[in-house]
Amino acid sequence: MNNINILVDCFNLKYTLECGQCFRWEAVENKPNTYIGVIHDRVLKITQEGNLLSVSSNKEEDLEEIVKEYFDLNKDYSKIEKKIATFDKKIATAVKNTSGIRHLRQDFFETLLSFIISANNNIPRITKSIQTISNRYGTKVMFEGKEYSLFPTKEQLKNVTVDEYRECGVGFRDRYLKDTVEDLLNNKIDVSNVDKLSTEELRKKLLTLKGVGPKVADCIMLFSCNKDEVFPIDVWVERVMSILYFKEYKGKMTKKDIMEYATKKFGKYAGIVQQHLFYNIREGKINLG
DNA sequence: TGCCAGGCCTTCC
DNA sequence: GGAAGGCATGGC
Repeated sequence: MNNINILVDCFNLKYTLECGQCFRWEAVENKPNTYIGVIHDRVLKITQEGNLLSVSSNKEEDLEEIVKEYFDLNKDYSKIEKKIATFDKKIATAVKNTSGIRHLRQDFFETLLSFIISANNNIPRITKSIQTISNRYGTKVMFEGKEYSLFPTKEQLKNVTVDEYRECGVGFRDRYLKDTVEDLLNNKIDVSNVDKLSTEELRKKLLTLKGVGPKVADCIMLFSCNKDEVFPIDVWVERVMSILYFKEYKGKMTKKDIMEYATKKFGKYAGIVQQHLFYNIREGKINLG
């Protein structure tokens, strides 16, 4: 067993893991602020007590480095939150409510498939489908006497059929997964290079994949590529934005209207604002008035 | 029973 | 280019 401690600032483990950006973490029963999750090539167990993270894993190699990158710990979120809070009182309240959300840097392939599955779906079922796919096709690892499954690689999914995806509970998204995995096996997108592309270049590439529209593309960029300026608009964000800023439109504004408003108002931190708004509205922290 | 869910694809105009 | 309809499935 390998244990490390990491000091953190402006970080809330619960908010970060439960705000809807990731699907493979589980709260440990009877242990407050403790979660077990599978990322990249290993299992992590993390506890937060104040500003201290205690991390254990089945794998020692590069543990601290991987945790710091995954949770984006080298970025000054305290500064970003202060900046965001100056946009207006509504945003200041939202950020105060959910301070410490960080944008994860998740595995690109896993995030891509996860958010294809997320389309017109709900979080419990998304979680279940991803778990089933991992259990069926991913590499098994042991941690604390229990077996876990890594998310499968594209090679491990090479021969999975449309019907087999359907059996994992993904519904009509089965063929999207099949097509997208095939495209990646043919190197339609160079996964090792995605971070180096500009937001526009990457979005354009993502939109060529089946099952990836504007919203899914933005989520992938926000939750695995650190593109903090994108502003994914789902039904929740559409709802909260219309309540906060478009009341007089009475539902007649389009997603394009919201997008233009948000990118202009929130600039390079639009994605971080978006995540606070999403979590606030979903958890009932914003008064729907 | 009917509606909703971190939307996208296809068809039609 | 934009609007409308279809789509699997489980929870409420």
